Amino acid sequence: MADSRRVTLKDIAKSLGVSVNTVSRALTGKDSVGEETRARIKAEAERLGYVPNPMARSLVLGSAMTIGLVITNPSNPFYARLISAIEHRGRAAGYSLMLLLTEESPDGDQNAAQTLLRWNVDGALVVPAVQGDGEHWARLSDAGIPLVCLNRDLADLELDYVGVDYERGAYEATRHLVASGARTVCLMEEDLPISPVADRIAGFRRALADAGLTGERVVSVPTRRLESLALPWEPADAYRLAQEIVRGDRLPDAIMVGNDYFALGVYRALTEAGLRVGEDVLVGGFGDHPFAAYLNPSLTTVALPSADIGVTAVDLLLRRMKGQDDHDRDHDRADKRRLPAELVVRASSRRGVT
Amino acid sequence: MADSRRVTLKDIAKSLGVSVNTVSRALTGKDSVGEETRARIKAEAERLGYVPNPMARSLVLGSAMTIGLVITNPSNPFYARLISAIEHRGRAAGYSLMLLLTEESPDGDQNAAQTLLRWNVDGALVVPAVQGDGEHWARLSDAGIPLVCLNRDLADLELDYVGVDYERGAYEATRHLVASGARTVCLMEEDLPISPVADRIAGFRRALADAGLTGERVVSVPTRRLESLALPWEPADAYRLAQEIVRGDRLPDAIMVGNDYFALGVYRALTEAGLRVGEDVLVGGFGDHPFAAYLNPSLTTVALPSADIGVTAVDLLLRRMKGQDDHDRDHDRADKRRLPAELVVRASSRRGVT
DNA sequence: CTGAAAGCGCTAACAT
DNA sequence: ATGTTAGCGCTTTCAG
Repeated sequence: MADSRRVTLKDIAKSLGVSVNTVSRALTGKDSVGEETRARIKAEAERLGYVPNPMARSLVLGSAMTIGLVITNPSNPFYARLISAIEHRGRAAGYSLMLLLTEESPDGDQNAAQTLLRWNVDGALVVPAVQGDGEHWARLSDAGIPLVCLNRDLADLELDYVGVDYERGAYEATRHLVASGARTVCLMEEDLPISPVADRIAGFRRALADAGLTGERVVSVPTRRLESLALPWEPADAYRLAQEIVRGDRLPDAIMVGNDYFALGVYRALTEAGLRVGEDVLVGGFGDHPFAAYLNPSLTTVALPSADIGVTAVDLLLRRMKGQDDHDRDHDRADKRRLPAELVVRASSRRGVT
Repeated sequence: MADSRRVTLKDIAKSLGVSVNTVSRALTGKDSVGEETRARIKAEAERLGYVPNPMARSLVLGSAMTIGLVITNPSNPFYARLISAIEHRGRAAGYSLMLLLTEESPDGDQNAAQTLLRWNVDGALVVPAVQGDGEHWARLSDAGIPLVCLNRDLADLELDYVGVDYERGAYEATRHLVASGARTVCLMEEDLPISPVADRIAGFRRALADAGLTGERVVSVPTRRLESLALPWEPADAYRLAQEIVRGDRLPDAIMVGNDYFALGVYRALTEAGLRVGEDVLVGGFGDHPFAAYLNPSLTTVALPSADIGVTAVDLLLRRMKGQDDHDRDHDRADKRRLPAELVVRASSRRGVT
């Protein structure tokens, strides 16, 4: 209802008997316009309820003041917080956010890249999907759209990256478990070829090596992320695998998991077997999800700087976007940053430390 | 690097010696164009790597094939899943998603409405922020942008709504607790004037009334959502309040909470007081968050149909958007739908039922 | 300081 | 079946 045609510059111009572009200049704050005229124009714009049309604007300016955000799946609290931080920071800088979800599918990934290109976004933040080589991201970047990878690094692609220092996080968590008395430590990681998993495994191994411990064990949890988005974070498989570990012949002193959700499965498997978490078997997680502190016993875990990552990534992207115009000092190498994660020690690993 | 100017219709036209318009028709699948010409044009478009410019397109067509999604905070797993479902369904229908986060602030809410208006989105799905009367949403709707409210109903605004039948969910959960032997039941709800909370309280009261029980108790958990987005879902306050309940003189037989996170706080308070969850005090939650099934004891809770809500809301919105053009049968009343929630009975409420 | 004209990329009339 | 013209709403020359 109501005449839903939007108010345009022309309407204001006509109503005031001035030219369209005087109105434009008045409203965009250009100087070359009389004080009094400007006041009249602003008043009329207000009265008519004028809102600028970004499409038209972007068509001529070439920039839509939009950044793309490509995420695999927001149900991971880590990504959810990332989204918050990014949206907030982006909006503060005047940018709107176009959200694309890939659900870990290579098609989704490709589509997202395509969509971002169509919309000619000013820049994009992307968590690359697991499959494929991410070459389309490189192409998008080459097409002149600044890109920053989030959380997952595409190491051989010379793309900016902001993520977590998972290697160090895993190293310290593992060292802590060892310091708490664990001699045999098992790591459960999702079976996904992405840098965070690889980095955590590396950190885990380094810690054990440093401690002179052999017989490390890495257990792969089959990922279900590729199947369904309904159940993206199921502790079920971790539970099953933990049961196998418990039933096996060499019960580890400690179990480290790549993800707090897995810890839930591990807790249950241990408890059902009559083992006490934090006593018989130590447990360490990753993510510091909201429930971690409230489990019984509370879960020792590595907190990820999600908000920092979001802010850092946006700022880096904005810098790249600006550097795009300044036709200088732009061709420096890819900027890869790993923000520190923080070990949060709780009851699930306290044996021996008091 | 590379000549980053985008390929346009004009480029193809020039390169082939035909008119811009023929190219447009060939590419958009209009019939009036020779088979052979079309083939040549398509090939050339492919070769040049042409991607259409939605800005230009939308400027003339009036539609940007974009829908807005306004959410208060994606860190709530319920909203995260909603986002997934909506993005998926929207993309399937060819729409891009513009994401706006309001963080429960009235300014954010207002800004979001403004931004959606500027972008002239084809429609919007919104979780209205708690404060304010939501009148700007009504205005946006009147301005000709179809709107569907998500999860929170603005009852007096004649806006479409898709949410959960919280009343019934709370009713059944409470009835279940009573059937499990609880005579005194306490409800902990977030202190927020939104329809889901009001509905759950109503359902809770009805169940107790039906059972002829008096002495119901509703405890308000002060919300922290308005303060910080860093800690949107803290069980801390629920924990504190549960402690007070435990220390009080009349320990309830059962505690019902409006949100699984609160249950975490309740679990801890009870456990620390030496009370057994599911034996001494029954506990029921809302949301069926991924951890619910893995708590010890596993949490009885009400599962919310998040994916259904997303799909239903998008479909409803698409219908409204279509009805927008057909200048008929559009002025029917607001469509308000409450999808059924499902009680999931687990160990935290099993006493007496075997 | 202001207006007139041109054009961003695309599509929808009207020609032909 | 194709080309020409016009225009979406806005900004940027270039005149006056």
